[in-house]
Amino acid sequence: MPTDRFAALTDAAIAVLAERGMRGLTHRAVDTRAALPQGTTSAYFRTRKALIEAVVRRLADLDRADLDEARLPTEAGMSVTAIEDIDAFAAGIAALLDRWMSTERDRVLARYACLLEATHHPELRTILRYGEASRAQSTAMLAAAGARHPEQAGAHLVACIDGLLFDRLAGAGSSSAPAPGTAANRADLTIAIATLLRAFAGQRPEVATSGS
Amino acid sequence: MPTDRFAALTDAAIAVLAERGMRGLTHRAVDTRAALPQGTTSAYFRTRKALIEAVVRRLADLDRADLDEARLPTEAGMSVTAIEDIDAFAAGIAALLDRWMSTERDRVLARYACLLEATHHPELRTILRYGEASRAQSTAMLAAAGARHPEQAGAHLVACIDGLLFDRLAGAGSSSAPAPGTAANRADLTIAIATLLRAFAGQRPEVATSGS
DNA sequence: TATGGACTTCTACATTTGTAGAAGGAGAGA
DNA sequence: TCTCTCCTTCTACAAATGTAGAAGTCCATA
Repeated sequence: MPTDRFAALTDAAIAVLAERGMRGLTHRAVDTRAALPQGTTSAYFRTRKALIEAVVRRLADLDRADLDEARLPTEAGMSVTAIEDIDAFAAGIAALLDRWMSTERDRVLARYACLLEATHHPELRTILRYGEASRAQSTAMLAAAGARHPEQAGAHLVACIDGLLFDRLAGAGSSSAPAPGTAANRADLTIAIATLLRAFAGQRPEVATSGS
Repeated sequence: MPTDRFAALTDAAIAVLAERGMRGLTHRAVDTRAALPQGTTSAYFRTRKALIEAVVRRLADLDRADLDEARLPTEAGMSVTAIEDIDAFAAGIAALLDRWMSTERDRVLARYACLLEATHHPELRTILRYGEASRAQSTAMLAAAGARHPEQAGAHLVACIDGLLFDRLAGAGSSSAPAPGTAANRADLTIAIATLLRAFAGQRPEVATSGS
């Protein structure tokens, strides 16, 4: 079974996506990147669409695996109501983010490229399952912490944490924040995330319930 | 002077970028989108690189104009230390974000596409000035509010707010959050942003309450 | 050993794309 | 009126790309 061939090509495609963007994702570029004979990618993924869909599926799987593995703090009887637990929890998320923006940089950049692509290609929306999974975790955690509107706060929290990731990978933070993969980065992220956790989990002061 | 022609082409390029992504950004696609004769874009921007650079410059200008105009709350003698001021301030930012994700959707999607592109094309990094400008504003505001580390908190705050924007435009929020352009969306954003402002200004609510 | 089938590699080819330059046109100044 | 110059439009063309199918290779089973 050529399942390893599929995996190699899909991983190469993710790398190409990160290095050259959607525009650089061609059958031949993937062949080259995978160090396989020209034509291989074209044989395994007859159309470019098929290739992209495989990438999206792979990314969703990898993300889900990471999230499943990372939810240990809540499982381990840790409660987000205690100060030290919040900090530990924040450090855990920070470590994951730091890994995503250093070791797994390609993967995350590829995911952003696919997210943007999904904007005008609805059939790729499966990639949004990542967002939904992390949101569910976040909501459950905030509910356990006694947040008043865990559903809403969970969504906000995930969006903000993702914002920290994007900022450091592609935004202004990429030139000003501590370098990914360093303890300084993890420390900085931990501070930000702890602040977020306390804010969204805590009994925040009264807040306007209507917009303009 | 064909300066209006340049503008029309650049705007068309932004629309193409939003609708078809970096991959769809070709000279001919811009011609079509601008309803101008084929070859026009190629005549005005001899290379594709020149076209993208024009887009990046335009985006940076538009963003800066928006930010300059939007900073009125701080200028108007508003202080972020008072509850009602925080809510008003949050509503102001929420209104801007809501406009960005509805009326100005194309622009923002194009910006994200360019940000991703800048990841592997350093000469496009000028687009990061947007991030720097908003961060400076944010830092100044938090400093005025008495935050302990306004520089750091300002960076975190901007990253989070941008995360809310990205989430609703391209992330999971695009299918679950209130629709852009509605009062419900502005209200939801206001709640999130007010929470963030309070948290990063150092007025994070104590989290002492335990259990339910 | 021969054969069938799957996997792999190579080649072909119509389109699309980037880029350059030629052709066309309109207005200012001699 | 002629001409020069600038802007506009059209055309050409090499390179890259998506996609299909042919040719080649390997291995298990009859």
